[in-house]
Amino acid sequence: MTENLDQHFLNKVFEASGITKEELKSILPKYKQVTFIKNDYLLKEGQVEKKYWFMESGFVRSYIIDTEGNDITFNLYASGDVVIDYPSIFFFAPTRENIQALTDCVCWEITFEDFQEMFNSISSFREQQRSLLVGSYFALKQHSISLIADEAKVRYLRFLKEKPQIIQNVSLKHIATFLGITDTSLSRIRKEILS
Amino acid sequence: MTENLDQHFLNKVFEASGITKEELKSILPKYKQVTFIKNDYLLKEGQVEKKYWFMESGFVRSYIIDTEGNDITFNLYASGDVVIDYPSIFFFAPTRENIQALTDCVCWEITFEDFQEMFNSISSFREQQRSLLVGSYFALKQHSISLIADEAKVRYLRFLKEKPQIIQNVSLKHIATFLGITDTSLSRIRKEILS
DNA sequence: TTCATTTCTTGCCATATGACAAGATTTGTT
DNA sequence: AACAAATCTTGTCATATGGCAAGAAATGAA
Repeated sequence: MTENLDQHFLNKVFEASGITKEELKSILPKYKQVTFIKNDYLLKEGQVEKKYWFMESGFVRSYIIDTEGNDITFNLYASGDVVIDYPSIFFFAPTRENIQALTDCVCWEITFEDFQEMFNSISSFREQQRSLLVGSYFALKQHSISLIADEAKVRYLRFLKEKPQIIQNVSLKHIATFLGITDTSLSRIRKEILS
Repeated sequence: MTENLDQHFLNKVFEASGITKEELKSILPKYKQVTFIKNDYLLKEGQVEKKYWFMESGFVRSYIIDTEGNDITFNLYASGDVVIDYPSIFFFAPTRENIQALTDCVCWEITFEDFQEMFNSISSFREQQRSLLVGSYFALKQHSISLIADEAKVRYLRFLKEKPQIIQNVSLKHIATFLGITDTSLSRIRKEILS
C-alpha cells in the first residue's frame, strides 16, 4: 500500500465536509484499506459490530432472516456508501443483521474506538459523521414511506433511477426483497415495463 | 411555572444517561415548558424545524401527504417520546412532514442552537442525544422490516403490545396508515382478533 | 466443452388487502 | 336534548401480489 495513492479515495469522501487539510492528516491514518472477496461476511448475526467501512469499490448486501425463515435484503451498498449497523455499533448490541460482500470489494475500515475519539475531539468530523447518520435515517424514512404509499412498480422504477449500478450488479431476488416483493413479482414488473 | 416542580419531568428523562447533577444545572434551563392544544401544529410542511420537544403528556402525530394526496401517518408520539424531524433540523431543510397535536400536550422545548451548543460542549449530553437518534433509527428499521415481512395482523398485534396507550387514544384511520393499511382493513383485523 | 447450479421467467390459482358505499356508532357543539 | 360531524363497521367486488412448480437462460466449475 503506497500511502499517497491509498488516501485518494477518502480525500474525495471528506473534502466536501469542511474538514481542514490539517485535520485530515490526523483523520486519514485511522482508516485502513481492507479487501473482501465475494461472499465474505463483514458482519454476522449475533456479533457486535466494532468497526465500519467506506466502500471504494464492489457491492455489499445486508439482510436479515425473518421469523418465518425468509431472507430479506435490508440494504444494498455500492461505491461511496458507508456500511454500518448503527444500533449494533453504538449500543454494543449483538446485531440481527448479516452483511455480506456480493462481489470482491475494496473498503476503508475504521474502528469504533478511533471513530469515537475523533468524534469527540474534532468538531468538523463530528458534523460530518452526524450528517451521515441523519442521511441514513432520511433514506430509511423515504424507503419506509414508499413501502406504504407506492405500488411495487413505482418502488422499482424509483430504485432503478437512483441506483442503476446496483440493479445491474445484484441478483433480482435480493433487489426484490429489498423492495418488499417476491422475485416472481419483480420479474413480472420488469416485463411489464419493457412493453 | 415554579422552577422546582417544572424540572421533575426532564430530570427523569436525563437521570439514566450518566449526566451529572452539575451538568444538569446547565442543561435543564435550556428547556422551556410549552403547551399545545388539540390540532395545533408543531411543524408544518415546508418549514425548517428549529426546535424540538420532549413530550410530557398528550399525543402527537406526524404525517405526510403522498403524491396521490393520501394522508399517511408517519409516526405517533406519546409521553416520554422525542418529537423531532431529524433531517429538517440537521440539514436546515424544509420538511415534507406535518406534526400535529392530537390532544392537548405538555412538552419541553429546546432550540437547535441550544442543542448544538450543548452537543459540542457536554460529552454526556452528546452521547445521550446520539443514542436518541440511533434509537429512532433502530425503531424505524424495525418498522420497515415489519412492513415487508409481517402481514398486517401481526403488525397491528405488535403495535398493540408495544404502544397500548396510543391504540387507546388515537383514531383507527391514523393507526391504519401508520401500519400501512386502510382503516377498513384495520377494522376487519380487529374484528377477527376478537373472535 | 460439458454438466451442474443458480437465476430468471411464466402459468395457474389463491389470498390479503383495497375501493367504494351504506349504515351504525360515537363524539362534539349549541 | 338534539343535531351535525366524525369515526367505525360491514358488504360487495376488484386487484395487486404471493405460492408453487416447470421450464428457459445464465453462470460457474471441472
